[in-house]
Amino acid sequence: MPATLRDVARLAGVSASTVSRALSLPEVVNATTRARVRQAADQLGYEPNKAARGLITGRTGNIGLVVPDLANPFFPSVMKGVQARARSHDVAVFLADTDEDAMAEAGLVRALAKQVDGLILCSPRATDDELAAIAQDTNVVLVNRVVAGVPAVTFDNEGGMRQAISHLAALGHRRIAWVGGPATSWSSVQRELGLRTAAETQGVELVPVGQFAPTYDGGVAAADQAVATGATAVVTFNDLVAIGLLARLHTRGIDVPGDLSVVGIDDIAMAGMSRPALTSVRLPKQRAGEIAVDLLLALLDDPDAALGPRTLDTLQGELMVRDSTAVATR
Amino acid sequence: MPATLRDVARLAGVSASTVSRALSLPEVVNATTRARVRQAADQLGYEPNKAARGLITGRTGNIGLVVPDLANPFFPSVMKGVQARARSHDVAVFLADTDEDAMAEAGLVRALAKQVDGLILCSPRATDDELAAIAQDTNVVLVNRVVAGVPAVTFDNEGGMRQAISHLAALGHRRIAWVGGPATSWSSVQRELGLRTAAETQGVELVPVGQFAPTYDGGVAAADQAVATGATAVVTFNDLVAIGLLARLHTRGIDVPGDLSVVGIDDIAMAGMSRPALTSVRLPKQRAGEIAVDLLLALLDDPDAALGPRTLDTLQGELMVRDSTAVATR
DNA sequence: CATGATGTTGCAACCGATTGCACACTCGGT
DNA sequence: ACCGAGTGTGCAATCGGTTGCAACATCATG
Repeated sequence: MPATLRDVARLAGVSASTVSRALSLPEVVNATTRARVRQAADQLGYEPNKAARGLITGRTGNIGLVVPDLANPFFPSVMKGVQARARSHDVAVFLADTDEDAMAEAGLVRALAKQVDGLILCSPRATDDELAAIAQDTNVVLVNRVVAGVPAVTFDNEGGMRQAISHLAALGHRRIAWVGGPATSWSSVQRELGLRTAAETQGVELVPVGQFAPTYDGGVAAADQAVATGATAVVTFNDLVAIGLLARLHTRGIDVPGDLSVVGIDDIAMAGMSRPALTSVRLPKQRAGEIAVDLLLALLDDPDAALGPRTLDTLQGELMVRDSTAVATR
Repeated sequence: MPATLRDVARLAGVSASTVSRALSLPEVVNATTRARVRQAADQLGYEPNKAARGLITGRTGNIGLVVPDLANPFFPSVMKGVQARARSHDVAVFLADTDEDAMAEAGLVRALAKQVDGLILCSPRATDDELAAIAQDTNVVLVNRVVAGVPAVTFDNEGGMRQAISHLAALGHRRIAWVGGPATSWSSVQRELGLRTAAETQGVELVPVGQFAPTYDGGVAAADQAVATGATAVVTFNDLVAIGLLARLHTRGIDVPGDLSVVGIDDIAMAGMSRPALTSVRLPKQRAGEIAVDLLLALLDDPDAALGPRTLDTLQGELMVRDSTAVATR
């Protein structure tokens, strides 16, 4: 039903090849024919068939985006950035949600890989080796994960954690609990590392209370253990966990920030809406999505660019102080 | 790099056509050759190129999903359903976020339409006429919107609103404010209609307080006007608005549910996490996504099915009573 | 006026699949 | 021994584009 290259050619009275060139390499065809072709093209509302073009050029004009869980607001934010940037480059986005399942992730990546020019893997659950293998024969950009040799955009976990610790230390907290994320989460490891060094230099004590699901329920589950540490402040793997923790503390009658200060990470929209409003490290999520697209597109244009220095972009976080942190009372 | 049909053919010592048939019409090729082909195929890890197949069959095996705003948790929920169902049918999903912009929506729909077998339009902002026009030459399934002649899955707004009103009426509320959504929102209109008739039959008064953005900020903006109506309860267009409203009420020192009861719609995850936890009408969002895919796939198999009776699926909502509603004190 | 450089266009092959049609072969019946 | 039906396979066209190469026209130059 939609107009094809040949339809345009017929209407313009030229050959298909001329139409193709008039549209993609304008300088090589005579000005008057070019005009005639252009006019015929938009008279017919012609738009090239991406699949057909992709068949011969090897470029589909599509990219894939893989996220672990759409229910975590962190990912929609990144997606929004990806969407926006992709659209402005006239690139379409395939989406896949792996449901936090490493197996499903592998399958989806394989399935998607053949249909796209490149993949953006957001907080992937796969191992470093698996990711390196994928990056071998597919163009890949990682978000929130670092694997040697693979371009990535990440957040400055160390800097963010330092801000959090400094803030708490300044409020007089000396013993701070850390509610970690899943063991397979790269960023959880990074954040704990960042906290450790920050705590050390600031002279405060860091008490890890284990690993929890990166969800509201994970936070609920972690609350009691966090309290039991005797710490006067808690830093959680992400905001969702912090909000779950807040809820459990509330039902237990523990006042935040009176009895306990809580700091989240991510600064999802919900952080500003919780009660008390959550102090959190804002991560430029949308920006990360945009940069990931830029990186990927650059990689496509020049496959060797993967080795360049600009292939690891680290975005700074910013502590948003709200109402869940206050001076230590103990 | 990946193996092609001809690679398999060469390895199996047959022609390309035989390979194609062996894989898609197994019964038509001799059992022994079929086995040989199969073995060659998975020795090479062969998987057909969807684009090439689509070129000739006219079916891409991809569907498109268009949503107004990824930042509203309602949509990721629907997407999750779409994802899951699409994956189980071996269909890939293109995603587009229109940013609540009707113009962008039109453009994205047009761009996507040519790359997919069909489109799922979630709470589209376009007019009925525009949607009907799109459905004319594209396979379309609507979610949360009804347009004559276009298959759709919707929520039973009337039933949901009746439950909300009954609940509030039973608590003694006689004057209930309604915070509407955007004027272009079909579901806002439906919900107001549902509230109207429910209010009438229950003998309570409904006071509309205007139209607001379907966001947290919209709720913040609506709060004061809602209070000014003198109503003892408020129903909002969706949960995000309700939560914004809750926040503003809190800063004004108005107690919920003591001074004012609040009911949201959607029952996003956040509803259970707010303080007070929000009474809300649960809509089976994920289920809606799944059904939309089923509807679309059925439509593809039989284009005439669009006219059948099973093309309008209405999902029931369920009132989740939490802590934001209580007996009227005035 | 022959020559070559330059600019513009068309032909035809190709990307990786699917499919209508024709051909080859087997086998049972006469 | 021959014919017809029935199976199984291959040839070649096709989908909608792109691109190397050749053909042609034009024009300035020697």
